[in-house]
Amino acid sequence: MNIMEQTEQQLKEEIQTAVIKAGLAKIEEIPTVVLETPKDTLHGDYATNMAMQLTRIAKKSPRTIAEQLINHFDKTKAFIAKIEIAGPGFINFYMDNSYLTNLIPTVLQAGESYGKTNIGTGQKVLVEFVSANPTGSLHLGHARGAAYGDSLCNILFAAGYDVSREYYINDAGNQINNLTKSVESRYFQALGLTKEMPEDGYFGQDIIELGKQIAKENADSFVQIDEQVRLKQLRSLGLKFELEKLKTDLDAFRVAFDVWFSESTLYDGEKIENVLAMLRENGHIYESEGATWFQATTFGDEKDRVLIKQDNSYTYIVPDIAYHQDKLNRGFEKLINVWGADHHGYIPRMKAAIQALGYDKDTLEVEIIQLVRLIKNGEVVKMSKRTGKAITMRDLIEEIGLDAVRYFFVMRSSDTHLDFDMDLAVSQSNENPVYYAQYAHARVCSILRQAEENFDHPDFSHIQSEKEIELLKKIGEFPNTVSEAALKRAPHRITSYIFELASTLHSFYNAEKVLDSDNVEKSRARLSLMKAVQITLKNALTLISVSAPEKM
RNA sequence: GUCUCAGUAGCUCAGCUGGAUAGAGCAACGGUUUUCUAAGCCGUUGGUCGGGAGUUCGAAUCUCUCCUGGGACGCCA
Repeated sequence: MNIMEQTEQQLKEEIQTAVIKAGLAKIEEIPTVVLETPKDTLHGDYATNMAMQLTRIAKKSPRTIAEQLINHFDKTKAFIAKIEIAGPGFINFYMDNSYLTNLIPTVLQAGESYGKTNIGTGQKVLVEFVSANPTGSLHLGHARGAAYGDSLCNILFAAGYDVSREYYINDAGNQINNLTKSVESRYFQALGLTKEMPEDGYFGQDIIELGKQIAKENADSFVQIDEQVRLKQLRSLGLKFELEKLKTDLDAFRVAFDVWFSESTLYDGEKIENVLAMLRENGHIYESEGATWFQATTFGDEKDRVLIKQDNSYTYIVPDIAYHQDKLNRGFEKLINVWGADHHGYIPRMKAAIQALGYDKDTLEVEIIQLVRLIKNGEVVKMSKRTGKAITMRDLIEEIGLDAVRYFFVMRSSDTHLDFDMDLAVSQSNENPVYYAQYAHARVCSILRQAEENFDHPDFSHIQSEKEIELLKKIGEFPNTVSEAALKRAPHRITSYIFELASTLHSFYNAEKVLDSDNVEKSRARLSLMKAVQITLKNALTLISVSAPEKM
């Protein structure tokens, strides 16, 4: 527990004690103590609404209750300087600054680990994200999902979860057959032969290039052999090519997965059969109209779902169920899937499946990433993977810059639509909020570079100004922000925090001077504060994989 | 039609388990550098929190209902 939490905890306990002492309520009647930080600093450092909450139990007016509470409050504890009643019955606490300056050595000592919390209690979490079909380039939507998923993992890890990043490779469905046929066609064409592209083929330039490359390396050796063998070979080459492309792109986006899970491996063992057998055993499967159905309605889905079609092949849901069973078998206690908005209708049946397998429905959590629309010249650009006209993730990085793209995509709550205005992002890249934060970091680093004296064991009594206190409070909020971002699966909480901390720093910077040869003691104290800001800012930026430059 | 996400300043969005006078950025306007990075800072203008009802000490936040927009509703994946 960090200093801020300790202080808050102590305050809460004192409030409870005061309620008892004043005889306003019995222990079991006391509502949860709510402690908040007022928006307006005139209302103190902390405030509680306890008096209002007690109105019904104590049957007195809030202000009367508040007065009785204050009379029974031990003001010598918890760094309290002053207590006041305000408004409808808020009790405002004004703190002694020393509780804040204790934060500086804490941060300096913690270094990179400042902000880490343990609310995750080591829970094993698997986060599956991106999982785009290996049949083309990653586009805008994938980029948003990648930025969100990766940042979320960083945040969960910082909050004490045992996180694993996973990519599910859909390498067993029709789209792979189309890819294979497309590669075959382009390969033949590269050799000057004709072979029609499949109707739903992949017409992108990259497949043409791949066809040429295969022709170059293998000449016509695939032409003569049996078609089935050829397709198998080309399938493997196509898949390898696509996966390498994905990994390269994701690497450039600072995203690395722990596990690349191949759908086709589900068929190798007996995972599919086993999961079907289990569902059958649990009585969630029935036969009708020549097909095999999963009784998803038992678990609140709007209709039952076909598992095995009339032609005896599986629907997509079968390997998906087997895959989730596999995740659970590997010991993960919580599965978080990051999906595009177009998949949201799929959530109930997957949750139903999880329950049919005998797990709680909340074991699976699905985070929906809303649509990204690309706006260029004031018009919505329709994207199509197959025509090759789409703006890829790679284009985005090159045109806008990696840091800005990563920041931009997690800046907003993932459940709101995002209009990505290319013209604006490119032309005003200097006004992108990421620079504001990075600039704050660079400024601090510049001061630290110029500091001549070391600042070990500073005298914190020199830290008194309003701007310094604001900075300290903001720094102190960081661990709590990390916890909340993790619990709410909301990386945008981190970008908001980054912006606020940067803003507080800029404001301080313009109001006060750090380096002052006439007052060495004060300089030393402020330098230690600057170091704490630098650490916090850098740690926060690292959570969303944005760099913290020392110079700009 | 059903489900789902959203509707907050001119634009893009925050708003934590309900709290005090609803906040930022951009845009507009006005200041600010003999001083550690002006990619900064300070100030002004700008609001029927989509409409209505309910819950209570108190609602942008919770409930219901209606309106508007995006998306999803296959023995495709």
